[in-house]
Amino acid sequence: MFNTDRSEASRKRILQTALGLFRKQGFTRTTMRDVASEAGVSLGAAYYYFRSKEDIVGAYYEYVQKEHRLRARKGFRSARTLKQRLEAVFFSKMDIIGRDQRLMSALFRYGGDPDHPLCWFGPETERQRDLSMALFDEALGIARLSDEMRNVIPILLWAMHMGLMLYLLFDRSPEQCRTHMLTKRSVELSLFGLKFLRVPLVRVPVRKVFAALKEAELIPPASRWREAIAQEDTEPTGLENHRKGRER
Amino acid sequence: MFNTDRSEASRKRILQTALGLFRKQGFTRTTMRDVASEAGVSLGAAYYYFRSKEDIVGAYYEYVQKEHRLRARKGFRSARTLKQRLEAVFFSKMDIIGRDQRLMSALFRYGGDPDHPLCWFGPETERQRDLSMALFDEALGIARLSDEMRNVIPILLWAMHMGLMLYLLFDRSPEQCRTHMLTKRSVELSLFGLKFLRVPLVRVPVRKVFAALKEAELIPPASRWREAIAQEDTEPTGLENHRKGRER
DNA sequence: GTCCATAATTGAACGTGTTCAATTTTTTTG
DNA sequence: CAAAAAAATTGAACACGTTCAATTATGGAC
Repeated sequence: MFNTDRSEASRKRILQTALGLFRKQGFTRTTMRDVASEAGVSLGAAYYYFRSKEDIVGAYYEYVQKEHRLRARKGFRSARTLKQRLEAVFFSKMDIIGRDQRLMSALFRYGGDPDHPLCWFGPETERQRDLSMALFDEALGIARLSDEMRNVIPILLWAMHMGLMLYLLFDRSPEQCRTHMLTKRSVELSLFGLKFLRVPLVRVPVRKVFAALKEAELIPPASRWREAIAQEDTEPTGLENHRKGRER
Repeated sequence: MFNTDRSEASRKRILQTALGLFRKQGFTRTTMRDVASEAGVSLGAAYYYFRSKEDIVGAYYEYVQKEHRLRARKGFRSARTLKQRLEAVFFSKMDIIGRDQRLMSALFRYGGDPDHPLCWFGPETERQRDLSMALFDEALGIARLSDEMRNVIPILLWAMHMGLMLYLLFDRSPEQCRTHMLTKRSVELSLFGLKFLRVPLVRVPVRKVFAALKEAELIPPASRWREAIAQEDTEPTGLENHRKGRER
């Protein structure tokens, strides 16, 4: 299955056609029949390559994640300061999804439904989350932080980036300049916060917050996301979510 | 329209039947045909009273909001400390929605879609948000706060409560004890935070955060939510979102 | 080349949310 | 009360996501 080049070409063609239509006229207004006919295949063919309409958006997000890793690391290489590293990781993401608000909002649709495969916090998206969190860990680079902080702050940065994506979704300003501004401020405040952590008086409540987050199991183990990205860096994978699983 | 008692009874019956089914078998698995037949009306009748399937969940959330106002205020009356007031406003909400995870997840579905009527941050849900924020302002009661803080902290508490609701959505622990614990911690930390605000060293970064939030227009004007709840307290309203509007 | 297994493709059919013209019931008017 | 207007109700029809049994193409074995 998915052996031949022709097959791979079909999949790509359907994917690109779909993403183009989603971008142009939105996720809801685009029908699978539209996608199939514009891609020059039958309706059934689209469902041969993608489990569902949303699965196409899932494939898009996989691309986003991979692209983010590439661009952020490129930024890391030329960055000389922590600020530049943080800017690299935040702005590269915004650059990738900047013009795809309608696509992202399709992704955010079923986020709150624990039973849905594309759920933000569900098991099926765990790997994507891990890879993303690991990238924020890389952004911190060689910053001097205690182990305790080191295992939590990447999660907080990741959460912040989720918030910024949500903000972007609603940002109708030209060139998403509002989101750009808020991202800039967020980086500044993050740096300030990191310095602030050194003040003994501040560490007390911060530890309490961390403890509460851990008690709530909101902080995944660092080992997990470190392994995830290590694995991703060795084997290229690429075609994971293909096989058709029947459940729900 | 919606003049008679019979009409009102039909609406109630359809609503209650639907909510019962949603709770029992989930939002997706319940069809409008199920709802109509179990309520003893035709499919079309259901759509006479509710614009859409989700609109039923919207009606549920209206009830939640009203009930929250009632219960929180009842709690405020017997509360002697700020801590008790905060506990009242947080726990009363959790009590109301505690057993309705599946209903809430339906509500969270289209939250991230700016074009959707039930969008969390869309214009059509603005009033609900305002009423909710105003309730968190009431919870602060006579706490000694500068005007600046007074206009922002209710929003932060509201945001925190949104986060707790999201956490609840995924909480599969018995009696939602995890959410209960996290809520308790959140109240404790909020109180700590409020005291912490008095430390001059702390006010500096807090002001910066507030400034960034305001710049991003994430802080709605206090006048608006104060007016919203004042209006709600004088006229009982009750039947606002009935008429069928055609757009999208 | 022929044959076979498997990949790829098709389109009809189904379930469900939603719409709407038509019909029945209720309320208002004279 | 009768007639007209408004409200309430109906179910057929439509659109779209999805499934699936059937069909066609492809690539390898001989």
